Amino acid sequence: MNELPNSTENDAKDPRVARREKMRQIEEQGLDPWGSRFDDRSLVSECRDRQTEIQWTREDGNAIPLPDLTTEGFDFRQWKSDNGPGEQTGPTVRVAGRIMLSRDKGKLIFLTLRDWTGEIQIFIGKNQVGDDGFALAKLFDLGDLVAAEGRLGMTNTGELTVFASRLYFHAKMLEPAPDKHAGLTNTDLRQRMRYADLAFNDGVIQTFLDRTKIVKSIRHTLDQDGFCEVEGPTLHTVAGGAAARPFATHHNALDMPLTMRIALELHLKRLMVGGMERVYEVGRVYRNEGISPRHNPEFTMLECYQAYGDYRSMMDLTERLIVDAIDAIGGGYIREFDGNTIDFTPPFKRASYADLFHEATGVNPADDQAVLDYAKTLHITTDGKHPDVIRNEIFEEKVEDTLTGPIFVIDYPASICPLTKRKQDNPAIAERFELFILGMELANAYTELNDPDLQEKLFKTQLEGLEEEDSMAKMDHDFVRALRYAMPPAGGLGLGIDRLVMLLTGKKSIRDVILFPLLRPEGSGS
RNA sequence: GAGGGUGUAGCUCAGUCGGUAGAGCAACGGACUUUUAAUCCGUAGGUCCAGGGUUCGAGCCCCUGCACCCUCACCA
Repeated sequence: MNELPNSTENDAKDPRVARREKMRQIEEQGLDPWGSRFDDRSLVSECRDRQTEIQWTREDGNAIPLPDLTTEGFDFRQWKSDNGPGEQTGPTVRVAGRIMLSRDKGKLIFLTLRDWTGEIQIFIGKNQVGDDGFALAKLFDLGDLVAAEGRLGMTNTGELTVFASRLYFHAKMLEPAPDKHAGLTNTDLRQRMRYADLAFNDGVIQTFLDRTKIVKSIRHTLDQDGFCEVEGPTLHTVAGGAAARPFATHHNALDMPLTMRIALELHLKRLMVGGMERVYEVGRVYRNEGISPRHNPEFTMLECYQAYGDYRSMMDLTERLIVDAIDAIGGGYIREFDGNTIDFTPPFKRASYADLFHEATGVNPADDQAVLDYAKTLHITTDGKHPDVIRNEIFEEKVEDTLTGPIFVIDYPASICPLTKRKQDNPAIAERFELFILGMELANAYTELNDPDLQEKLFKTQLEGLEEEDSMAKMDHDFVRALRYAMPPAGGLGLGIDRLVMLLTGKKSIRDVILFPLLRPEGSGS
């Protein structure tokens, strides 16, 4: 009977094969399918800014502005005949980008072209670009990088359009395009192939550009305040400054075990001893802990230290950092996150740890026995634990999740804060705050402990009920020696950049604000 | 680490009671010079995540493994 489809026929219908075949045909036309330098380029955003320059120039030489073509029921063709023969005149632009959509009408093709500032329509008419240009346009596929030169104008339906007079080819996409409407929704593929996620999914690139703006704004705010940015080491011999398990690594030539840093704190404080009175670092830290929508093994922290300040100075600074960051990306101080409304209008609320504890539990946090009894009702194991540890477990369970915020929780039990200065009139309380938003701990700051003898003692005293690796109090002899060279009284702040970006961009997963989150290797299943 | 969910065409997803594998988009051929996820006619495209089992027969049921997602734990 009929011939079964042979393999070459099947190949011709494989999108990958078809794309390579078109690449070959582009070469046959004497063009390089991998493009070259493209000068005097207009960004899409610049084209949008220039649409006011489009006019209707009549044959008598008079130019009149275009009406609002988007008005419902407006007939542009009728308007043209009413206003006398003429033509649209607009600036000539050269736009380059990726083909997102294509509407082929035979001798007329509409492209939707995207660059990193937005999308714009390209009108390609056979008579306008010539036979060669049109033959090239017929070899375009979704996802290809192309460029067009032409006049900016409006179509009959009022869409801003580049009416191409010349086409360029910049790079062939050899892989099949994702669904042109849904994009790439498979979360695994989106993270694994972030390039495709950025290129084809709406808003992804904007989120990461916003992230950049937020980080820039934070640097700007601190720089304006006289802080100086530094870079501490990421390879530590002792991973201190936070309660977390580190990654272990090894230096071959020195045959020396090393750990990746879990915090920036101890080196920045060394710099304050040295006289760098306001320092900060925006840097990656690495914690060998579980992975969740709010946890990635490597994440970005801001830590900054201000000599002669205290935790109250840090509260004001924190507020300013966040408010400035919001201003940088726009959208106002009232923001939505996962169905919740957060009001970032300063000043943020402030409440003491003890008051919040009492409010939520009805228990006086200073009454150790009452706290112990209450812990038992929550089935928290209490054996061998320091009362402050128990208190804090209750706080985490009963209070933290309820903190919509933004709210500064201030004045923590001292024994869970081994790097913090105690209140002068009450050594059981540490001068520390944490900023909570929707139950998330966004920032952590304190009046820095600068008493070397007390610091050494706190390093030595492991909290009962805590494994050493769970404790912030890991002995760092050199750090204690540094304090003996005298560190000024100071305020210090740590702020989780990824979580701030999540809150400000409305992303529920930290993996949506980290370009390349940690993944298992591809194909590890087979 | 524990529990739950998902895995089917390049992409997004259906698939009934266990009985020959489906759609839209993308691709390929054709029509169309102001379209808007263009439309219309036609064609092709499958290791149903992997391995094992039950069955006359498995995309579907059972077991094991892998990956991702969600919740919890650890943590920020």
